[in-house]
Amino acid sequence: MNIPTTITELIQRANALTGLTLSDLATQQNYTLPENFQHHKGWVGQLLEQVLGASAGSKAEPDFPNLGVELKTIPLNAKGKPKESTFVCAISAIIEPQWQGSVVQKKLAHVLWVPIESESDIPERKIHQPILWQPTAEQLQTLEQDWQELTDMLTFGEADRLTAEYGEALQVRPKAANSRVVRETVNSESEITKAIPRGFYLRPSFTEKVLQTPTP
Amino acid sequence: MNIPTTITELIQRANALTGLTLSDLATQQNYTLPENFQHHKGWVGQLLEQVLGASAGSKAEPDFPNLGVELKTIPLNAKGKPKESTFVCAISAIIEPQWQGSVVQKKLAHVLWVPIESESDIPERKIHQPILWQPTAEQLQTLEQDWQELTDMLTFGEADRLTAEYGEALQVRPKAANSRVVRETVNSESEITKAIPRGFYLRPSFTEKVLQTPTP
DNA sequence: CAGGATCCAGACGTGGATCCGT
DNA sequence: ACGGATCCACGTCTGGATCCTG
Repeated sequence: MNIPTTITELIQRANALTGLTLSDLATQQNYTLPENFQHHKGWVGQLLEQVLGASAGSKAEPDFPNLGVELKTIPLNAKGKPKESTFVCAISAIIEPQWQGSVVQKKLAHVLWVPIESESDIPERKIHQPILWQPTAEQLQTLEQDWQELTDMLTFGEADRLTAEYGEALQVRPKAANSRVVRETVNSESEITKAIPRGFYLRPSFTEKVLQTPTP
Repeated sequence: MNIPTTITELIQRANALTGLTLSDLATQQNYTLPENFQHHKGWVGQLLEQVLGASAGSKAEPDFPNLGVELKTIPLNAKGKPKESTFVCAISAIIEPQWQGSVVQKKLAHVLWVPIESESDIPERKIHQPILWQPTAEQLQTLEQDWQELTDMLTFGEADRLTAEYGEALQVRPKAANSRVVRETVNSESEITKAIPRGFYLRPSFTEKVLQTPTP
């Protein structure tokens, strides 16, 4: 699929998916449905990238670079609410100095959310109405406040105490192939230490509100 | 092949290769001889890693970590002299402060050289007598002096002027998939710029002398 | 002939996320 | 339910070097 050239085109393509099943999309894209979703965790996300014409695999750029829009699939439980947290980005060894311009701020500035039924792993799960979102003033404030708190802990040598329990909307959790993976980091004493790679995630309670945010 | 546990064992294994052909070794290791050596440039080196039990592919470590020995194959022309320069290591974005402890110093501290006839690409090319080498005082001085000169140019903003022409024994040359590859580097003004990745290489005139260094 | 350009294999990192035990 | 652990795809990087023009 070629890339969408305007926001309008992107919205139209996304809306056209509403009600379709993963099976429909897989057939359309000539994708093979994996037998086992325990492996292939990113399969749905990559399918949707194809379907919508996102430039898959590119780094340090939004999924739709020309539009400045990020694509996120979001799994829904039987009640239509987010089933899982949403990975935002990895936390690099170099701590960013401020919210403005940070990777989290940029990633979440403009997001196309595609909700997908995920109560079971059957291929007939349906796509719900996608929503193109920009954070409200209130949401922005929450995100910035969380980001600042978490970043402060990373900066001021409290990285070890920083568990997933901190943050109202944004949290920090492991992000690696497994718990044996380590990477070098620089702590507040400028010493080089080893730590497990982590990332920023959005809590389901936050994305639930996102899905209810009226389109501006 | 399991790893050699002593220097003596390594020397014995290496000496046992003298006079054998690449074809012999490929058969022994169940390696397929590539049809075309223009591609598969590293094939011979990797074959020898297998043959001698080097821990292939490991990073930031000697090929024989327990022995602190590095393995290098070296191509010989019809006159029995080195046909090519020898790649030592990549130059990272962070310039090392001093010779002692530098990657070049560590890589060249103890090397097992395996000379291989390379006038043509036929599989019957023979292995010559390997030599386990440690730099002589004179060689060390040359290497350190070159390293210091080249490193100074990298440090003091003369990286652009640093061509392969500098250095008596050690030189700096491109090291990348192709000339379009760029990476971010920090120059002397702490500005971020793009430059082609480069590496340290030993000139053939130096390795020729190495092959003549008497074993201590 | 040698400086600049290039090629492959395999490890590693990043972006796509969900799994799963307490 | 949720915090910590984990899985795949794929692009990039690194280590093995030699190729190839002027």
